[in-house]
Amino acid sequence: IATEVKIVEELAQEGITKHDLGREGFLDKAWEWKRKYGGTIVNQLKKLGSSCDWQRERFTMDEGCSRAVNEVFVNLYEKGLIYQGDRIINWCPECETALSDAEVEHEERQGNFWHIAYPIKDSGQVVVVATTRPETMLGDTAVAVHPDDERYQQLIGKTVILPLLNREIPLVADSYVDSEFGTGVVKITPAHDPNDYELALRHNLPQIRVLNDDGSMNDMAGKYEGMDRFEARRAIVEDLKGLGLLQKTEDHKHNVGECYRCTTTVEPMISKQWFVKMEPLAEPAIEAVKSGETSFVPVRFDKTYYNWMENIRDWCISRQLWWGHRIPAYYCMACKKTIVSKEPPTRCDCGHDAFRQDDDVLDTWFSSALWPFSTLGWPEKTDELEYFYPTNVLVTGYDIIFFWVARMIFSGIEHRGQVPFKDVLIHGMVRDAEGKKMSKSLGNGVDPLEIISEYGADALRMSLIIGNSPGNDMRFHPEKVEASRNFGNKIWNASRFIMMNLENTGGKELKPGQLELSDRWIISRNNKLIREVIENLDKYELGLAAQKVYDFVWNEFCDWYIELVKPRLYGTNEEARTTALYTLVYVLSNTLKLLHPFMPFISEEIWQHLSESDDSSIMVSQWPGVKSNELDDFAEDRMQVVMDTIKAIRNIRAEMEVHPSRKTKLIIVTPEAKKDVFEEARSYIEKLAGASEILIQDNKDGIGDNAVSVVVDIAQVFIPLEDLVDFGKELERLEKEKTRLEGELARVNGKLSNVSFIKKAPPAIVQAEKDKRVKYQDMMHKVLEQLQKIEEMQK
RNA sequence: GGGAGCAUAGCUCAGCUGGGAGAGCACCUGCCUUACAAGCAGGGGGUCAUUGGUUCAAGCCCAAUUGUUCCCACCA
Repeated sequence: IATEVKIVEELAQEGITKHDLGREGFLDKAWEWKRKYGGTIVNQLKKLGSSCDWQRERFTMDEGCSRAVNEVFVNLYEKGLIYQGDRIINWCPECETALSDAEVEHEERQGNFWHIAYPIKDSGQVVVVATTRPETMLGDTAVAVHPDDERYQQLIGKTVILPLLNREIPLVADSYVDSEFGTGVVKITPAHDPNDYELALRHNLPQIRVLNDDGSMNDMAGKYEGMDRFEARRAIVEDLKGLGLLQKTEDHKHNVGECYRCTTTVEPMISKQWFVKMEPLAEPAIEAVKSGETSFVPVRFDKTYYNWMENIRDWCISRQLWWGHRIPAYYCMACKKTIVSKEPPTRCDCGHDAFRQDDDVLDTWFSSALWPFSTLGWPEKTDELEYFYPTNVLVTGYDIIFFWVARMIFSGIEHRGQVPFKDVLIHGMVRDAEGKKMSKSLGNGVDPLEIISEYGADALRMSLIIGNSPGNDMRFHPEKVEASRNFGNKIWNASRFIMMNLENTGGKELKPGQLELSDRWIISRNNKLIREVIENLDKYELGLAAQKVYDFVWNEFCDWYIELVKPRLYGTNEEARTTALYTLVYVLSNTLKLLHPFMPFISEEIWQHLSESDDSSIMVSQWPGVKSNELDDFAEDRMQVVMDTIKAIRNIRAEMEVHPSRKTKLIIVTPEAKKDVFEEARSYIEKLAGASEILIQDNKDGIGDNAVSVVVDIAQVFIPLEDLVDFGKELERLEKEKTRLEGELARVNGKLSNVSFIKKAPPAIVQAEKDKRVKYQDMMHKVLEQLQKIEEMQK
C-alpha cells in the first residue's frame, strides 16, 4: 500500500493524469519507477485497481494491424493451429502473466540441494529425495525411481508418506529418472515442474497446485497457506529439520529461470492458456532457409535459427498483461461455448446473445510477427503489399532472431505463402567500454541524444559502422565517436576550401580541360573507390565500405591531391585552375554520394552548397558508377613513384633535422627514359618536398660531397645540405636501408631459388618476384655505392 | 549437455577468393606551411593464443589444445 500511495503521489506531483500515461514517456517513467520501487510499473498500476480499464484502449494498435491480427488468429484457429488448454507454462509471479519459453532467461544461481527423507508406509524405511525447491513438495503426488535401479527394486509400487501433510503417494518407476543424479529418487510435482508434468501424464497421477498467481502458497499448502514461496521454503526446511527428516543440505549451482522483463524467478505452473502449434509451421520455415530463399548474413546465424526451429515447442501466446491486442475469443454467457471470430459475435447457437471476450491479450511478438504484411494493408490486396512483399533485406540484432525473425518467417510463409524477406543482415550488440551489455536496469547505457549533441549524429552513426564486421559485438568508446567527428570536420574543411576557390571562378562552367598527372591519378583512385564500395555494400560489408571512404577522403584526397593542386589554384594560368577545380568538384561529388549512407547530414549539406545548378537532394542524385574510359587506372603506378620519392625526401629531411621552412636543391638522377616522369611531377616535388630547385639528369655531375642521397625505385635523389650534413647520421640511415634491402632480397631470393615455387606458383606471381629482385638489386647497388663514398670521405 | 563467436601493435578493432601484417586512439620527434592544431610531416611498436597438418606459399584452410564470451537445453 505504501508503494501504491507513493506512485499516486508521484503521479499527482508531476501533474500526470491516467490519460497521459499511454503517451510518450510512459516507458521511461515505468523504468524510473521500477528502479525506485522494484517490480514493474504495470503491476503497480494493476494494484491500483479497476480504475485502470483505460489501459486497454490506450495500448491498442492501429486499426489495420489490429484487423490483420484477428484475421491470422482466426485462420490459425480454424486450421487447428491455435488451441486453448491447461498446460504447464512459465509464470511470472511479479507480472502475474504467462510467458513463452523465449521470454524466460536462465541464470546460474548458487542454491541448496536439500535431502529429505520420505517414510515408506508400514515400514521403518525411508527414501531420500534431493530437491532445490522444497516448498513444491506440498504438491507432490508421487516419488519416482529408475526402473532398473537395483537399490530401489523392492520399493517400486509401495506407498510413501509425504512429510508435513502426511499424504499417501505412490512410488513409481520411470526411465526419466537419472539413477546417477542426486539420490536417484525424485519427488514428483506435476503442477509445478514440466518434467514431472509429463511423467504424471504417463502414470496417471493427479496434479495439485500449491501456488497462487502472486507466488504465495494457496489453500492446498496447509499451515503454509498465505506465505510467500521463499518464506514457505525456509519454514518447511525448518520444520523438516525439527522432524529429523532433513538429512543434509548441500551447496548446489543450478539454472534458475527468470522473467526477461522483471528478472523475478519464474514458477512453472499449470494454467489455461492459448497456444500455437509449432511443428507444422516450423517445418516449411526451416526449409525456406535451407533452400536459400532466405539467407542469414553472416551465414553462421542459420545454425542458431535451425537449432531453435528444430527443437521448438508449442508457443504460449496468451498474456495476462494490461496492454496489447485482446484475444478474439468470446464466451457465451449462457452455454459457456467458445467462439473465435474476427468480429464480436452477435448470437450463440444456444440462442443467447450475451458474450464475454477473453481477458487475455496476445504476446506482443504475435502481432510483431505479422509486421511484414500487416503494415501493408493485408488481408486486402493493396499496391503496397504487392510492391513491398517480399522485401530484400531485414536488418536486426542476433538477440532477436527467435523473438522476431523466426516468427516473421513462419508467419509470412503461412499467411502469404512466401518468405517475407530475402536476406537477414545480423548485426552485433553495442556494449559498454568494459564489454558489458547495455541495459536500462544496469544504467550503463549511453543516451544517443547526449552523444549526438556532443559530437553530432553523423559522427555517432559513422562510429557505429566503421571498422565493424557483421554479427560481431562492439564496445562503445567516446574516443571512436570523436575520431568520426574529426573526420566530418576534415571533409567539411576540404569542401570549404574547394568552395572558397570556386567563388573566384566567377560562375564559369567547369570543364575538364587538359588533365595532368595528379588529376588522372585522383580520378582513377576515385574510380577504384567507387568499385570497391559498391562491391562491399553488395556483400553487406558496411564497415569495410565506410573505412575505404574514410581513407580515401583523408589520405588521398586531402593529404595528397588538395596539396598537389594548390600551386595551380594560386597560380595565374586560368585553364589550369579550372581543370583543377573541375577535378576537385568531380571527385568530391562522387565521394559525397558514397559517404551519404554513412554520414547523411554533412554529405547532404555540402552537396547542397556544391551543386548550384541542381538544388535537389543528394539522396535522389545519380549513384556514382565507374566510367570505363581512358581516365581509368593508368596513372597510378606513375604517380606512386612520385609519391614514394616525395616521402623519401621528407624522411631524409626529418632525419637530418632540416627545418621545414628551409628549401633545398634536389638532384634527381634517373635513366634518360624515366626523366619525363619527374619532369611531369616537377611542381609536385617542389611543393611537397621543400625543393628550391630541381635538377633532373641521367648522371651524377655537379653533386658536391656535402650531399645526402636517397634511393627510390627508379631514381636516386641527392640533396646538397652543405654544412647541415651529419655524416654520422647519414651512415646510420644508409646502414638501416641496407639492412632493409638485405631482408627483402633474402626473401625474394629464397622464393625464387625454390624450384617448386617456380614450377607451381602462377606465372604472374613468379614474374612479380623476379621484377622485385631486379629492383632491389639495383637499389642495393646504389646504397652500397653511397656508403662507400661516405666511408672514404670520413677517412 | 548441445551450438556458436572471439584470441592480431600499449588500448579498441579491421584484415574481402591463401601470395610482401593495417586503422583509430595512445606514444616519440619536428612544424601555427594562407581548408583544417579536432591539423600537417616524420617515427617507434606485432613469434597474428599454443601445437601439429595441408600447400610452392597460412593471420586466413584442417585438426587438437588453452583461455574467454555468448546462445540454447526439463537433470530433480
